[in-house]
Amino acid sequence: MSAKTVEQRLNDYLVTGSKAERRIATFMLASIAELPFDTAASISKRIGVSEPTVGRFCRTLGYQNFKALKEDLQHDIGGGPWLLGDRLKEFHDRNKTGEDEPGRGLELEIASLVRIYELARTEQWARAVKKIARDRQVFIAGFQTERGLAHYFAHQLQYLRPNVHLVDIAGGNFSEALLNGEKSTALVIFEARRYSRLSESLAKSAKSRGIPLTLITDAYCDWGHDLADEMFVVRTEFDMFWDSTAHMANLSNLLINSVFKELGPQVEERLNAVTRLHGDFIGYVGEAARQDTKS
Amino acid sequence: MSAKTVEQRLNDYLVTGSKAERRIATFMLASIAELPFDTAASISKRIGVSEPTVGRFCRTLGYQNFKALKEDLQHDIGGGPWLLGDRLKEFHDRNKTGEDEPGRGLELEIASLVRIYELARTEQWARAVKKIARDRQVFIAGFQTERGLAHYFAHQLQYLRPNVHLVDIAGGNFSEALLNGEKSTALVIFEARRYSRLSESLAKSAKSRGIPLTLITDAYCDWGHDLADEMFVVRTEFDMFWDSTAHMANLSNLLINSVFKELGPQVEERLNAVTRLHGDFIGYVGEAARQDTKS
DNA sequence: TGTATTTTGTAATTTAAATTTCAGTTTGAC
DNA sequence: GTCAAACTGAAATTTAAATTACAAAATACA
Repeated sequence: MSAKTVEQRLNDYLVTGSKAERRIATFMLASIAELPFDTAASISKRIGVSEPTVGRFCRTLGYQNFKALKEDLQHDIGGGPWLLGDRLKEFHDRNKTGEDEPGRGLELEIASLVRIYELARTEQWARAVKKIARDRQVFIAGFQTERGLAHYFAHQLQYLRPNVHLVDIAGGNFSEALLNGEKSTALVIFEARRYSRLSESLAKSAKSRGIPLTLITDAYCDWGHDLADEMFVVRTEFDMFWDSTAHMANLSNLLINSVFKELGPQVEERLNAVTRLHGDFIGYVGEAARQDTKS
Repeated sequence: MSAKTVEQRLNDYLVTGSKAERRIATFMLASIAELPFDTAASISKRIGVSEPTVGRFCRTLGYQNFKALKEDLQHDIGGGPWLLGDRLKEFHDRNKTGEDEPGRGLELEIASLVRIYELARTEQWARAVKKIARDRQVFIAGFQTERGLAHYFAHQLQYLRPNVHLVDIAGGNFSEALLNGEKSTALVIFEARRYSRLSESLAKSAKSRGIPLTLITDAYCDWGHDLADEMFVVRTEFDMFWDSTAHMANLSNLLINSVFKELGPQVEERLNAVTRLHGDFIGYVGEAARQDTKS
């Protein structure tokens, strides 16, 4: 259904449409950013056409109604697909034509990525990066499904700095792991709704010990604000049969990248040392484990 | 009416509010850019509170209802771009003007996602899904950095079907793990350049035993084509200081979703059983670990 | 100009969203 | 532990939004 963006469709009707259609199209284009706050009724009143006409116009554009138009607007990346251009559009089309459709998901994932990159510019991001880069000890935690993500993050961080620990529940009481007497300790937790309670209790015991917490979670975590110093909320709903925490991995890597930048060139030495060490035991394919440092 | 912005008001209730209020506030803050497209009802459903509670909360904040809150949002978001298309554009532009520079990476990541969704429609994807869903035994492997990803994938797959094993190198020779006499065995490997040699040798020994291999890797894997039955290549270069394999997690979840669809509704029973089991041991937060099955 | 076609608005209907009432539950003070 | 106050959800009601049916107006064009 949707080869074109809302904007493009509207443009088509600026010329070819009937009088009322042109009026509606003009108005919508002029205030496209406010459309989500409007209704078919509010628009019709403002520009002096009847409400059904607005509805009909939306249908002419290919939407079921004004609400459907708004939804499309929500995921519309606009004139944006600069570098992916036709590939994305083509994909978008093919799947909106309705055959099978794992396509709404893609739009949602893109929106989530944008959000993550926005987070990376916040003040709290900078704060978290500084801690993760500089604090003497860093503990990483994640339970159930998120354990893999914690492991992934920890492993990469270990290339950049020493004293990175993956928190383990094995002992039954992980808080002891944190009770290491160090003043300068940071804790990072990967957490998602509906999974375990462990995260919350770990967070509590961290707070009681004065250990600052960076929490990576979803939009359903209602205890995070009390306990976390920084809280990064990623999207988890991508039109899949259950929530996906995969974007925590995307955030992770962006975070790792920021930590790298924070540490600066001095980190290279460690990077090489760790790479060599792994190589001794496991057998690398030969090249360095990293690319040339561009940043 | 607006001494404070919506955001500020919400922040006030993150800590002081009641449980439902905190939940609502958390959610609204996390998805403030999508709020205009929501209704009180849609929000209440997603976060598991009743519709009237959302309405009441808006009133507590000083608005007549959710709609009034949205209107205020329209005003105090004011300057900044909030439509997805505009936000993307902002990144693109800022990146061009060159001030600070995390912007190119976003475009690359989006392109990579598009590619992954394209992969999901290929014939080899369907083949891999069928095997992962139906074969008697499934082994998942990943070493070094990719071990976390393998763990992540395996853990989720375990919700959907039995006999999922994370391949462990601990014994020194994992091929024994695969030597289980089963005819119907599948192997999935997460692999990235420059890390370990283990993947290749595991793949070889799988091939010699006639075990089909699904390989998730980067563009630099030169042995995959010979040894893998299906090979999914994800992008790893996102303008970061080293390659990121995070998109393997995105692919993972799409794969899991496909497996779910392949298995059909019959899988629900297992899903609930596993969820309950985890709950018994660890203590879930109460709700089911999954959403309603839409697909 | 007259007629067929398209476009549009009015009023009634249907559908969706928000609100009220009230009863059950939780929370916190004692 | 007990009780009052505050909080929350289910069901019913009200209100707002969108759609339909149909008639009036505008337009195209012979």
